[in-house]
Amino acid sequence: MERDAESIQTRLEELKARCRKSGMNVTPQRIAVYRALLESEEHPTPEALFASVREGMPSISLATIYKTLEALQRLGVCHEISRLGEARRFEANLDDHHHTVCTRCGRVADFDDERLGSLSPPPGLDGFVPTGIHVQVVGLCGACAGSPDPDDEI
Amino acid sequence: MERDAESIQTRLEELKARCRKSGMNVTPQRIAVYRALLESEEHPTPEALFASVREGMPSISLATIYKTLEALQRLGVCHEISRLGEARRFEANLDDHHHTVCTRCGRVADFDDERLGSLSPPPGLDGFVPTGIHVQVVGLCGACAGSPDPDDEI
DNA sequence: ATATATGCAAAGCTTTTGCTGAAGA
DNA sequence: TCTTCAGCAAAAGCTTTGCATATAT
Repeated sequence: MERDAESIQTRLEELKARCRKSGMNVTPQRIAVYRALLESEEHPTPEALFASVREGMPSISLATIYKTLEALQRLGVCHEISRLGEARRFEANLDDHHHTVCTRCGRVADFDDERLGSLSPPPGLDGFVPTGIHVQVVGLCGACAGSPDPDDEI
Repeated sequence: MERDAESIQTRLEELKARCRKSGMNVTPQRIAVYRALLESEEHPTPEALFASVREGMPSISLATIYKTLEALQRLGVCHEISRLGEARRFEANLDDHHHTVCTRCGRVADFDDERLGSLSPPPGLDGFVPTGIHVQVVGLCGACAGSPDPDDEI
């Protein structure tokens, strides 16, 4: 996502700082995975990161990729893009509508909003032909917002 | 999603009609899974549907749930809510932005749009405390829009 | 030194597949 | 009857976990 070497360097320093602040080690693997993520335009999968990091570090394992991605998320320097909670979910409501997703309990609820309902695809998508728009409002559901327990972000 | 018996009945008739039109059998399992989906407010997972359908049909198998969900999607009476393509994907760009998702090849790309960028959470979410909004524009990417091959929808 | 992390292999899940008997049209 | 489907069990992913060794601080 960051093209130029300079800003990548800045991000890597940030990673190191956060590791130190959290009492986590700065390891070549963490640097390499984060760099690969920074350099990619592809929103890579764990497998793709594995392939790319392995080029410069043939000894790295897939398990380390998974553990490192978890660590990077804990450090707040990357995140997984939407899976709408943990599991696959289905619905029979095919009308245009949107979803709220609780980042703590995973509950998904429908909502409608006239502003969102009438959203049209943005222009300038570089050849992309839109067929629909889904909006996800993430946050805490009523039940979870009312109770303690600190661990969020999808 | 449909509360009253009447509209559920209508939907079930619609299912039967579509099965016949597609040369697919109308089976008790398909009826039961679709009914469970219609009656649920939970955006159920395959496992949850299995549990719920099994109450009235103890012999049903999990494999049938999966096959039936696939069939129902093919028939256009239900869909899976967003997994943003097939696989888990990560990114290091934590700035507010949104994604396009190609329903054919699964490619995910970023986009920004001032209208969407400034979206505020809708009111009236019944106690839900929003922390962010993600917009997914689904459709065909430039490459896929240019080529043949008929099988879409995420 | 001491705590933390890596790599490997094994285990755990979820999802898919092949096959045979059963059921729908 | 003839095709399609359900159920079972096995296979095939993908992800996590346990543990011994190696590394960071």
